[in-house]
Amino acid sequence: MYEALFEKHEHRKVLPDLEGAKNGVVMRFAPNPSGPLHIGHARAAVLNDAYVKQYGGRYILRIEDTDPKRVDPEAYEMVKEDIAWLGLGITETVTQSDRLPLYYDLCRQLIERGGAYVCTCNNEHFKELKQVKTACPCRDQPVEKNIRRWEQMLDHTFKEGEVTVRIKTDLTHPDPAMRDFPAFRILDTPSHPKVKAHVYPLMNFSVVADDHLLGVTHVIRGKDHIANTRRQRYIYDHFGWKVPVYRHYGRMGIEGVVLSTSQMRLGINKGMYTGWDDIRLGTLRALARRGISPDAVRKAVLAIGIGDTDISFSWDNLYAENKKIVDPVANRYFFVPEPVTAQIDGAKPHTAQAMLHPSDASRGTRTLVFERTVLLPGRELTPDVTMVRLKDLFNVKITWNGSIPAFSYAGESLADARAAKAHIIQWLPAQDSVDCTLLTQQGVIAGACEPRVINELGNVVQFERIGFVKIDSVDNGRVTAYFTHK
RNA sequence: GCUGCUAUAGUGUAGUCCGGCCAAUCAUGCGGGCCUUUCACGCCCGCGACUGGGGUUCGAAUCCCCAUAGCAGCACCA
Repeated sequence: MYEALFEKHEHRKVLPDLEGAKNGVVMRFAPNPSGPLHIGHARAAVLNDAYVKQYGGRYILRIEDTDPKRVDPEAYEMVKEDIAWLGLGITETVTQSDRLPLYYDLCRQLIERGGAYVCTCNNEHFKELKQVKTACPCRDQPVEKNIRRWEQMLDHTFKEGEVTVRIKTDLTHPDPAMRDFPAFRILDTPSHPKVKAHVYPLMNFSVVADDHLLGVTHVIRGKDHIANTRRQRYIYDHFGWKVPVYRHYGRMGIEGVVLSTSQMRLGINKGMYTGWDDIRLGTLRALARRGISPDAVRKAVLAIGIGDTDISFSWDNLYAENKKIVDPVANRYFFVPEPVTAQIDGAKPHTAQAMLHPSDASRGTRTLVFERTVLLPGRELTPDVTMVRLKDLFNVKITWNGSIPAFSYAGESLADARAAKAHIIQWLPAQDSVDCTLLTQQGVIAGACEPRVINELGNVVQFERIGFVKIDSVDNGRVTAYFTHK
């Protein structure tokens, strides 16, 4: 009784149930190896992964490389790296270019069953016939002739563009997209980087063949595949195979970035981007480089779920997830952007102890030794600022002579600084700092940071009052960091 | 043009199947406050939505119809 009441208002954090999944599932992630994975891929990859983990079962990585025009040989490796980064529970991997004989065999079977025919009609002509729901002459030719033509495809008697295997569907189907769609083609060029072939299955055929052969029970993919799902049903029906359960989620746009692999590649080639991990791109490796945790990506994507509404992915939501992960672990350091040198009059040498993490004293402190001269953030020293507190050090009075500031010691009292509403700002000892370049999506910020940051190579840290950053590289004592988020 | 899918706050999401408990959930964002030697974290308060119009009904975010908008497909891509 009470449970029922609670249930009502307790919003569920889990994905909706999948039909027929009680006894486990077999699912797949099926990227095309044309480049590294991006956020869009992560949605499919993580959603399927989450269901496999929820119900138990197998999770197949299937590399769909049946179009040599869209294969980047380097992508095979990149995809695997990206999947490892995401932490998917892949249980087995298949590559479609290894499986061409399987598809050929099934195609022959389908022709024998009368479910497909080998069409030599001109493509434009076929299109016209399709629009007016009319069969082309090849459609009704005897099975023997189709088999002969199929063999001629395989032995390369036919050349590229001369012939195509079509699935018999329903020519009167109201949706022209359903009518006798193609299943195999010949491609003479380019050659496939992994296999010698000239007859290639089209996606709708190889997908059905593999989903069936691999025992896939549930498919979650974008709604751009809705039409394909319907087309694929014809193939299942011809073979008498059991159809998996499908879910199609809506289209996802991402503010501010291009997700098209071909466009990213173009930009890289033009020199607009530094590479696939350019921090302005939406690839997983770009996110990784910026200090986004795979778990944050996973949570953000799961929060979106499998709704079929078109959505726009917001960075804010991803950053919020990432911050929850990163804030408790990131050590704090001072980074002074666009530093100006300030000599503090009247101050004796001090040694500042700043906490590595404000809510975890056990991590200890960093030591910053003040002698006489410090580096301060230039942009914050405007003539209306007459007092600041150097964090963990002391107060500083600023006297302006026109636009020239003079700095003098103004006591240790934190209460004074509070009373004066002075900002508590980060600083660095002039004699003990390292150059640090901070790269943001908006541009480059030159500055300096604590020498100890060098030891954080590869980690996400927080530059106090700036935001979280990933320490990307250290070169000759110079630090390069990437801005993650506030 | 043809076919189909969708429509809840700035963003994401719950609720829609089985109409009343929804003057609509949660997160994020934004505004304000508290805490704090960071403009981080944490805590508190607030802002903000059922695309429009008809209909059915005692009662509609939920069912029906129309409109509008967005998206997808109609490839020898996936």
